[in-house]
Amino acid sequence: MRRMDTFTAISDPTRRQVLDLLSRHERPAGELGRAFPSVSQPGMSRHLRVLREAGLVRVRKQDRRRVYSLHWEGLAPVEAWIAKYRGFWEAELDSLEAFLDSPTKPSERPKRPRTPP
Amino acid sequence: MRRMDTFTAISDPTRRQVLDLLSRHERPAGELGRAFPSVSQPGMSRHLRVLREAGLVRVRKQDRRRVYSLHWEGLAPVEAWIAKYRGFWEAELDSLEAFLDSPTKPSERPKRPRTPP
DNA sequence: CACTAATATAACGAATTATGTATATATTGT
DNA sequence: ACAATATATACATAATTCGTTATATTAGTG
Repeated sequence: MRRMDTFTAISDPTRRQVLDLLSRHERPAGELGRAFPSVSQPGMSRHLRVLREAGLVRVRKQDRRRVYSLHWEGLAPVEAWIAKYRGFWEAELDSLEAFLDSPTKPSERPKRPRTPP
Repeated sequence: MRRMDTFTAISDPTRRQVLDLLSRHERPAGELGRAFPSVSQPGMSRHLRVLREAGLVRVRKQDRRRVYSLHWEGLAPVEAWIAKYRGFWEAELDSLEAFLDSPTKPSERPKRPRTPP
């Protein structure tokens, strides 16, 4: 199988949930599998492989368990891409705040209500 | 074709680039198509449909053009999901700063170098 | 209305991805 | 060495996705 890029890796809801679980604390593969009863054991193993190859998780052997942990650095491409759009949110938040600040005409409302010096 | 969710919609590199183009300013479909010579006209039209159905772009008819514009609100699911991981970045930035602050062993360096009271 | 330009949809094949069953590998305990 | 547990891989197959060619739709223009 060809190596999957980060964006495709996180396009699957199960894999995103796995990452969410791992963001709390590391877990062995079996425990992750049990958290998704609708997914077979080999199915989960494959999801984990995808996440592994995309650099989103790390594995560590502990006796006969494979303990998976989040490797958040692997999300860097997504973070970098979406960061370009964060400005839109901020702009919108600003205008939302401005709106909430201005239930009336600007001339009718004090500059900073209930904020004593 | 089944309606594609946001994460799947942005899993395609061409579609991400289309969004990047639209983040600068709106453009008619044809112009977007010409920006990707490796994609046929119907191919681009389909990408645009996916983006449209995922709520990532909006269309407006202007004479015989279809002018596409970014609808950044459609990125909210991605933004919300990845926001949960932003803490990891911040934590790491903190430790990176701490590391850059500490070129020597902690015991060898003052608590707050060059910060007079 | 015929003609053209711009874009969308249909139909289809190739490539990729998803998922289950069966099997293999590895590690630990007896 | 053998059995048991935990996990991975192989293989087959179904479902999605992507891209192409051909065709339809929609809106202006003469």
